[in-house]
Amino acid sequence: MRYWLFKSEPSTWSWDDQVAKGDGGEEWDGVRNYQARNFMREMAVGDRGFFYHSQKDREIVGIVEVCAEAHPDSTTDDARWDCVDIRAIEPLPTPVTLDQIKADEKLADMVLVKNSRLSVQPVTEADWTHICALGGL
DNA sequence: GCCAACGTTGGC
DNA sequence: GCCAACGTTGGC
Repeated sequence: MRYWLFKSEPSTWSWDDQVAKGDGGEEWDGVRNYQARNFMREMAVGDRGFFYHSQKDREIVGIVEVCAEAHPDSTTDDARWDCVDIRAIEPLPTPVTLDQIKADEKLADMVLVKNSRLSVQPVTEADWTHICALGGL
C-alpha cells in the first residue's frame, strides 16, 4: 500500500464535504496539473491519503482511502485529465498543522514543504506513521 | 490582499 | 525548441 496527500481549499471542498459523501466516496476532480494527475494514475484501490486543508487552515485534518482507481475526470471533456475517487475514513483527533510539519526536522523533506503548490503528492511510510502519531492515531 | 513560485501557453 | 508572458496556487 502507498500513501498520499490530497490538498483542498476548504471553501471549495472541505473535509466535512468529504465525510458527507460517505463510503461511496467522491471524485477528486478538477486537477489540471500533470504531476498531480500522474500520481493519481499510480494509485491503487486501498491506498491511504491525508486530507489537507490549504489556505486559511493549513493543516492535515483526516485520513482518506482511494476507492476507485484513475478514470476520466467527469468535469471536463479533455481526455488528458484523470482522477481517482476517495472516501473519508476518519478524522485526525488532533489536526497536524503546516507549522508543526515545518518545525519537525523528520518531516523537512515532505513534498508539502518543498513544493507547496502540488495538490496531490506522495507521502513516505515513515512520514505517514509519524504524522499519524502527531495527530493522535 | 500581496507576492513568490511554479506551470502552461503560444509566438518566434 | 526556446523563452517571455500569463495565470494560478497557496503561504504569509
